[in-house]
Amino acid sequence: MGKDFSSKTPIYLQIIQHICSQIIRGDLQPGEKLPSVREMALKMGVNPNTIQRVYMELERESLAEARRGQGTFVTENRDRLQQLRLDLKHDRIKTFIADMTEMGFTTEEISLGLVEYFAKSLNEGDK
Amino acid sequence: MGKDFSSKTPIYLQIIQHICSQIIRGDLQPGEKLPSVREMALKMGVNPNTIQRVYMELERESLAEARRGQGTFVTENRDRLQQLRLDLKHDRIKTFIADMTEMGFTTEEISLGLVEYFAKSLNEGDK
Amino acid sequence: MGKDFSSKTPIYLQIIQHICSQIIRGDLQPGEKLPSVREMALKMGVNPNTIQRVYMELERESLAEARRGQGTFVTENRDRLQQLRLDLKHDRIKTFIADMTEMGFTTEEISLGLVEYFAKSLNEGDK
Amino acid sequence: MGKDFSSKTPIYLQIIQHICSQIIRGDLQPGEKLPSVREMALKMGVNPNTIQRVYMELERESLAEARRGQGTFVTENRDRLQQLRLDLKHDRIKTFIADMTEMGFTTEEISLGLVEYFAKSLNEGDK
DNA sequence: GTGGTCTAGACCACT
DNA sequence: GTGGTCTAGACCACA
Repeated sequence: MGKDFSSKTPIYLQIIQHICSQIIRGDLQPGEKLPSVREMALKMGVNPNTIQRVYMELERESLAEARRGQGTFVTENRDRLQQLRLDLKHDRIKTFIADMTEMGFTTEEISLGLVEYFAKSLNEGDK
Repeated sequence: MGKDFSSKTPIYLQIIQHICSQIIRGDLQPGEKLPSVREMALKMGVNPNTIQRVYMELERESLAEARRGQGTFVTENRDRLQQLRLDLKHDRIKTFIADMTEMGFTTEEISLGLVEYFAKSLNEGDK
Repeated sequence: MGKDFSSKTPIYLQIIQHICSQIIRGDLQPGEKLPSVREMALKMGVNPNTIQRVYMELERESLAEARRGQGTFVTENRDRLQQLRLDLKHDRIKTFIADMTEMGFTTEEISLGLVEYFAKSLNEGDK
Repeated sequence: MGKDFSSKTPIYLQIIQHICSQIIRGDLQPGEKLPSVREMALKMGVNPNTIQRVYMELERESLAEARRGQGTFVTENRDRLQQLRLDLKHDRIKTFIADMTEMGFTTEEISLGLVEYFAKSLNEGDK
């Protein structure tokens, strides 16, 4: 079967991705406090240092800000969050299309493949 | 032709990906001989060890076979190649959709985004 | 007036720095009463504990003295204040030059850089 | 004496600063290989992780680039290095002047202080 | 209690 | 051998 050479994504990136999703979905509101480093580490079953790094990266991306002795908070800059949403959307689409066309799939083939997939998940949703 | 790898994915995976694309597109025909390890290494501006690993993986996936003293050849098993094509297509689509929905994008939003992207690339193609 | 601290230096140090400047400039006269801890905390939009620490440090440096039940006052020892002024001046200059030369800037380059900077600020002042 | 509240700079920042100085001075040439993480850690008497972080930050600043299995190298982008030089110069000068004027020192006083300091170091150099 | 830095030591993937 | 990630545990400064 097509077990196609999956490269393992580092945990800290996975967690970042996870938090980003929560932010994008609105599960995490602007200005909301994130769990403390230790708390989150416990929750994710991971070492506090790993979370520390996650929060560091989020801050570097202006998605969160750390306040000394108080905690880490989702940025209140809604523009930045909106931008994140669009950036991620475009980025994923672009990579996807680039990947597919580089592999020689035509636009029609891609579209059909997507429709097919949607149909399949709908059927499964019917169960 | 020199190297042009920039992303974080390991070089050997990028090269595998590249060769797979060529096979899928038919640029590399079933049974066709791949360049020798050294030749390919030179062409890609990369260490021969890296190519060695690439060919090893391709063989492990039954996409190529090494013939002692003759070189490495694309498999002549056309079924395997056809299967590769479909596997990769399904896999990419599945991952893509999973990613997008996990980030909270609706089906509509995804479809619109794709159309938008296609439109944009068409415009750029007009230049 | 709200808070306006952004750099990485601890807030309490920034506030100390700020008060020192006021003392040096004469905005705060020898013997003048400083705002109460709570008052100052409110004014700076900061936790009272932080101000507490600020006043403590100022007292440790003999720049202020707390009088039980009355408040905290700028020291009346004018020699100490004069000394503070000179100390800070020398210290900043020394650090600045040490920094610059360690980075390999020549004396000429430093001087030119300063002149250039003065010129620029003058121009901006003209607006 | 004027022991003015020096806040301890983290080791990793000190090392970054140190390497930047070497780059600016030309002690480290563009494209030159930096010592391996472990080597540097030994040399600086520091934990490898700390150096790891240093190199990570340098890479993020486009001042160095890590090549898998080969080592970490000073960027070959000379423009970036020139920019670093200017950035640091301006930054230090700006901070210095801002600091001094905020403390109420006049332009004359600053200039005189600098001249005085240069004179003093010259005398010491004569010894 | 909270974030930030640092150490010691391990394991892995890549070249 | 090289960079990169992760763990475990410690200490500190800040609020």
